[in-house]
Amino acid sequence: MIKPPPLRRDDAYARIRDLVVSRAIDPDEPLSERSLAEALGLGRTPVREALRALTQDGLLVVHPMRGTFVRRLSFDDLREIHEMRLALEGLAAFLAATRGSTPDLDDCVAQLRPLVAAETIDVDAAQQVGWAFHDALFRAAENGRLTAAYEALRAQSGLALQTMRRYSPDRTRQAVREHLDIHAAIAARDPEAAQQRMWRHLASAFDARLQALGATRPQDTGRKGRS
Amino acid sequence: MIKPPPLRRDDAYARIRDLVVSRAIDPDEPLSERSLAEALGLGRTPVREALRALTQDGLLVVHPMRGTFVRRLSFDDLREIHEMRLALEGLAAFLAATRGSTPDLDDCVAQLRPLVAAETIDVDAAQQVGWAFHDALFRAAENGRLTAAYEALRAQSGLALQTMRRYSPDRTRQAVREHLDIHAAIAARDPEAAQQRMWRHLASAFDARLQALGATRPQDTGRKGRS
DNA sequence: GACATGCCACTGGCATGCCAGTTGAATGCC
DNA sequence: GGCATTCAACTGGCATGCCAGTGGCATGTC
Repeated sequence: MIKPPPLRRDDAYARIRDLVVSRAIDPDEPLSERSLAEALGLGRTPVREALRALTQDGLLVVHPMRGTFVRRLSFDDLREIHEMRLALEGLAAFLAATRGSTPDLDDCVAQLRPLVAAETIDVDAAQQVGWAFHDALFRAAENGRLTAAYEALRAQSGLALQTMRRYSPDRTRQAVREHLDIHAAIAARDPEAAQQRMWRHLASAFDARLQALGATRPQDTGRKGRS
Repeated sequence: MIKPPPLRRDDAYARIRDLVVSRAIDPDEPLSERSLAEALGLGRTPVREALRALTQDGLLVVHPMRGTFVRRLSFDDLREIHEMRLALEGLAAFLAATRGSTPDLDDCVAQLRPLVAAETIDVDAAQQVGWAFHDALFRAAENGRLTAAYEALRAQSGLALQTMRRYSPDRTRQAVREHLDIHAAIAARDPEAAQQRMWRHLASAFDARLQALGATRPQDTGRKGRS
């Protein structure tokens, strides 16, 4: 077997992506091919291709003849992303349930159970395992396109401020319970139930986020015009 | 308002995409940047970017250091695509049902009804209106990301031979009935029913295709290795 | 001081030249 | 004749130079 040489393009992609999702870049200043190239020690070509890919991934927007900027998510974008998560994670739960549980999923459950039983829940740990659960779910669904779409979506929602927000202990406890319920349906090989529980889980998570947004909510989370 | 100048990149993208989906290109010969550039009367850069975008869209695969080829779909690819359609079209039906029917959808229904009533069904017309129905559905769902994902999927499934296959009159009639059922659920604003009917519709369409594939079915529809 | 004007530094779009790696065919050796 | 070897014609990866369009700032005018 031969090994493909590392591509500068991929390097650029990963590094710029990190810059973007870590909010190290002001959405108001353009990501210039030239300055990025210089900063990363590369030529313009790989940087340019990375920027294109990130644009296609929905992380950047280009204003023709002005520059490329990190995308600002409008409230409508948040709605769209939430709806897409329903589709993708719902299907993942459904498919996983048709195939039954996996060691990965069982692991997550084994970590979740003591958390919900504890008197005061460890919010950070629960959140971490929560992500692991979702990832394991997609692995269990055995659909590469589905997983790829999910990851692209995750990257996008990383642009929204409140994603980083920590849950309240109450909400956390509820989320853990919801995860356990979903897993039960998967282990029981009940696809419809798994999907429905996932939808409910996502809906309550979305509600919690909107509430956390609170007074910050309304319109000007982003620009109004169509891209 | 200013108008953005036409980009050669987009031109190249559209033209190469047409070449690919129209099967004008042998999957065994590489799409060379240089020869395409010459054929299209462009430089390598826009062609290169178009090829990258098509790769990201899943229409092409690159074999490192060997070339870029039109993707061959394995049976597993077909399964993945079918499952994704469940997710996306199911959600579209669900969302459309939360918002109620639209003039577009009503139009389609008005065209479908006489078809199913006729003694001998016009297969081509039914198929045409069928596509229009699905498109109208996504418009009614009002989710740009969802629509984009659907269109990308559609383009991919265009690579599969049997997609072009015409349905039998029986299957056609059934498909039309299924469309009408879905619309009824949407008009009645019953999202769950709309989604479920869509799933059933897609499942039977998939089955019909597999059957049409018949003896051709099994393994070597594509290459085995991971990309 | 306020406003119009023109220039300049910036943006991305694109062509092109060079390089490294792969492949297959022609060639030379046994 | 069969096999190993070399070489030439491809592939994409990347750097870079030039161009057209934009926007903001500095300057000149009233």
